[in-house]
Amino acid sequence: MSAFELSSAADVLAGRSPASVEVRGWVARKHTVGGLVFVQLRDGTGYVQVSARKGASDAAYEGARSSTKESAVVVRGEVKDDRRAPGGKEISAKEFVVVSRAESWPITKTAAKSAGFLFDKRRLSIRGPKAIAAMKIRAEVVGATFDYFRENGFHLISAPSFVQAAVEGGSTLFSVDYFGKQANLSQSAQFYEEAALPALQKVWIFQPAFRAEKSKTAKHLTEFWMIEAEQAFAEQPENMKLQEGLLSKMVERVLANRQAELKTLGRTLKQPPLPFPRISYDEALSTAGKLGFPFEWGDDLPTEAERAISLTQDSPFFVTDYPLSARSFYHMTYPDRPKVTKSADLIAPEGVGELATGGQRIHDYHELMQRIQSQDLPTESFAWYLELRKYGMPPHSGFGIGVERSTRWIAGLKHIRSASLFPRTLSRISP
RNA sequence: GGCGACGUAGCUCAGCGUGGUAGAGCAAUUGGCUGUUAACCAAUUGGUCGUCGGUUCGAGUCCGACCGUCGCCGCCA
Repeated sequence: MSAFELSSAADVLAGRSPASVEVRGWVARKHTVGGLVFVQLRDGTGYVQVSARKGASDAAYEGARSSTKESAVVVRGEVKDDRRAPGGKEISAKEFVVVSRAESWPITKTAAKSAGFLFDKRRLSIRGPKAIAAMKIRAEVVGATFDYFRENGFHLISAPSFVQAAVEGGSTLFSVDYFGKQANLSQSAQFYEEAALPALQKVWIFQPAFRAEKSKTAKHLTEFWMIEAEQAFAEQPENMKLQEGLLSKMVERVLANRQAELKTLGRTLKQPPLPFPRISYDEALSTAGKLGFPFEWGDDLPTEAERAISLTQDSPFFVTDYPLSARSFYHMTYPDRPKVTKSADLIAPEGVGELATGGQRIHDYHELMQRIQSQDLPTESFAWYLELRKYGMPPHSGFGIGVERSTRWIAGLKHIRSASLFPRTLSRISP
C-alpha cells in the first residue's frame, strides 16, 4: 500500500495531488445511503467529496458514519475520478479519523434564511460558503491594495487609534477614558498622513476607523477598515487618478484570482474602463432634478438622487466639486469659486453608493486658520494640524476608501456586514 | 435622531379578525436504504407564545408600557 501524502481539497479536485492522499478539514455536509457515507470535506482551499464504503474499509466507514456536521477530521484514501462526485473527483477513504467531534450544528438550512440569527451565530456561520467567498474576496482586495501602493511608490505608515481631535464631525466620535482624560477613537488617519508627507511625500495607511454615527443602513459599520492615501505636490485631478487606479486594480485581481468565489455569490463583475466618468456636483444636481429627485444646491447628494444617478452608470464614477457646505473644513476651494471645493466622491454603480471620498487640502496657514475660525471650530483642537502649515506644506491631496464598502460592491453583497468577519453595527457588538 | 414593520419549538413560520391552556416544515435523535448533491422514507423528542402590567371567569389572541430585532431615511467610508 502506498504512503498517504498530505494534500488539499483544491489540489485533489485540480488533479495536482498524488493518488494516495491525506486531507485534513471539516465535515461540511454528510449523507448516508445504506452502507455508503458521503462527506463533503472543507479545508481552507475548498471542498472535496469523501466516500466511505462498508465492506471496502469498515474502519473508514465507521469513522465517517460517526462524524457529525462540522467535526474536524483527517481522511486518508485514494483519489478517484467519478462523474457522480461534485467536481468529478472524490477521495475513497481508507481511514477516516474524527479528530474533534462537533455537537449538533445550529446553522440549519432554514436558519440560513435568517440574517439576524446568522449574525448572532457569526463565529459559526462564517464557515458557510458565501461567508468564505466574501472573506476570500476581501483578502484579495486588501492584497491588491498593498501591491498597488508599493508599485506606485507609496510608503505604508501607521497612526494612533487614540486621538483627541475630530477629523469628521465631533458628534460621531466614540469617547474612551484615557487615564482620567477623555480620548476618542480615530475616525480617520488623514491628519497623521498629512504630518508624514514632508518626511515621505507619498503615504498610505490601512487601519480601522471608528464612527459613532447612528446609521442603520446597509452601508454603515461603526468600526471599519479604511484605506487612506495622501500625496504631496499632487492636486485633485492626480488624486482621482490614484483612486480609480486602486479600485481598478482591486477588480482586476478579484477577476483574476477569485472567479469561483464570485460564482458562489452569484456576482457578475466586469472590469470598469479607465478613466471613470467625472460628473460635477452641478451636473448631478441637474440630472437628479430631471430624474425626479431634486435637492438644494449646497446640500450633500441625497441617497435617492445618488442612487438614481448611479443607475445611469455602468462603472464607478466620480462626483466632483462639492459645495463647501457639504464638506469638512480642511477642503480647498477654487480661487474663483469660494463656495466650491476641489473634492470628489467615488460612487459605485448599481445603487451601492459612496466608496471613497477625497480632495485637496488647504496648505496655507492663514487660509486654514480663517476657515477654522469662520466655522466656529475650536482652534486649540487643531493646533498641531494648523502648525504643519508653518513648516513647508506644499499643495497636497488624498482620499479614504472603505475596505468593506469596496468589498461589498465587488462581491455584490447586499449588506456591508457580510464584508466583515465580525461586523460592528449600531445594534451589534457581539460576537 | 425620524418613519415603518416584526418578536410563538434550536431555525423558518401558521394560529390572533370572532379570547376557551398551541400546530406545520426544517434541524436533532433512532431505525431503514451501497451513489448522495437542500438526499429520501418512518418513528421519537422538542414551547413560562419577548418582558411587565391591565381588561376578563379565562389572554398566544384585546389594551398599555418597556426591551429587542429588521428595513428605509438623515449622517458617512
